[in-house]
Amino acid sequence: MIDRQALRRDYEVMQAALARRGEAVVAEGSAWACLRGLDENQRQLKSESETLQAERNRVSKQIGMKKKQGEDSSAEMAAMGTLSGRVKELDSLTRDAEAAFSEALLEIPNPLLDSVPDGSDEADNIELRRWGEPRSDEVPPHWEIGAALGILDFDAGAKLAGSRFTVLRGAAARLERALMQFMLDLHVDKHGYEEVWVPAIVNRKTMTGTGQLPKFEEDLYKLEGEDAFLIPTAEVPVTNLYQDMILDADVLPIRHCAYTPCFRREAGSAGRDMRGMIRQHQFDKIELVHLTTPAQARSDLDALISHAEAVLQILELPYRVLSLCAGDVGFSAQQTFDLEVWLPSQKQYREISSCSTFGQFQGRRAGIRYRDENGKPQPVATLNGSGLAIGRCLVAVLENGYQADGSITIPKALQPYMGGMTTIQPR
RNA sequence: GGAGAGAUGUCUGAGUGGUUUAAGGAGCACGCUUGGAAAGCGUGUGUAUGUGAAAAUGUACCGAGGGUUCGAACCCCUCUCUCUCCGCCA
Repeated sequence: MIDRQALRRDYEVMQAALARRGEAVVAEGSAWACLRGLDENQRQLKSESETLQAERNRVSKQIGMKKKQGEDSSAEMAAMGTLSGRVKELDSLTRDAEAAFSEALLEIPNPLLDSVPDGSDEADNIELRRWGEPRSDEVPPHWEIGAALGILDFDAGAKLAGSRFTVLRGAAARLERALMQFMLDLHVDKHGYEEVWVPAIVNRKTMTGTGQLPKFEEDLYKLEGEDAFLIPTAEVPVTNLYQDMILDADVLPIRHCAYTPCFRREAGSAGRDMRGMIRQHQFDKIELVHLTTPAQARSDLDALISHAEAVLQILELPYRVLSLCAGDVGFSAQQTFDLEVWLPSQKQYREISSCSTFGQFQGRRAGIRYRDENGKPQPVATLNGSGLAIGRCLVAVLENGYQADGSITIPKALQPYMGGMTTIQPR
């Protein structure tokens, strides 16, 4: 959520930053275009309404005092009857105006940082650096590797639940678990994160706090008969742990890592990545979440990215780092850097982590604040990133560890978590 | 799922229609006192938003949302959450 004061103070600057996401964001009829008028309207009504309320409060108090002393107050009460009617009328108008304003406000994406490169889609993303030597020999896609080894069962997933679900067997199931354990241990023991375990179902307010709602309800699984949703990422429950709280500055930065399953309807991506387990309705992910001060957000972002990169480096999986362009940065983020892992079967890099900084956008929205040097409450800055997506990481391990005989070499760091197993052999 | 009890400020806790501007206590901050400390005493201590250069000051907020009333923390309705007991259950 953007700052209401800033809306009045820096209107043009904000508009320019928003327009970089695409002209539609600021076009006529957009929430942004209506916002200033709604703000003006709301404040005017409120000011009027408050004047009347002050009058009502004053007279009511007088009536109370007269009654106590046994004096007659019927004249005041009669006059108050009409005043009170007007107060109610105006109050209801004010509430509607307030609702209209906040509704529009929640539709406005986060203005981008200047350092976000221009561009309209993923073709315009900027590659910053590469790590590792990508193998260039022919490797079959992971669904063929997994089927041959008898460890990935897409038919079973489809039978049980539908398309975009997979059943893992044997070594793959264990590999999924090993990756989760390995990543959590790394972030907790080496990177200093506090591990949390959180609900995978959250309510509407929580979904709104991080920005998934109200705009993207069609991407979420909603529970029937309840105003609750399956989380699309641990970012939602973990960030919202501090919803409506004022934190002491000395507890910042807060750094959490969490394992959760993630659920996405993939409504807008019909036909993309239909084979294999790159794009699933349910997948596991380790998420990293930072809450910090706006001043420290930049250095926190660098740390966050390095923590995600460490996972890939230790697993010896080649990757590259991208700076997402203006058109590709998500609704709530100010700036996003993607980590893409090398998939030899596709001979391309594919997203495995997305690290974003949100400024005070989520802090304001979710009511997460800290006390600054003057003791004034200020929205915290939030950041988060995958560290990493487990399913995609499993795919990367299968393909990058693939040997000509059909077996898989397990990265050294994972072997202890695999009960000492060094390779996955055909059954 | 059933029955009951609750939800008040940083905490505790009073308040069942009108000087409540939310008592009292604790905590915290500052000051006085002291050789220093404790105790004691005094003052202050929320959030949001509006007006204002500031000092100030208006309004809202007693779980949430409605309603009754000239006036609601208090009465009525709906909902949420917590606790206790019963039932069911990993």
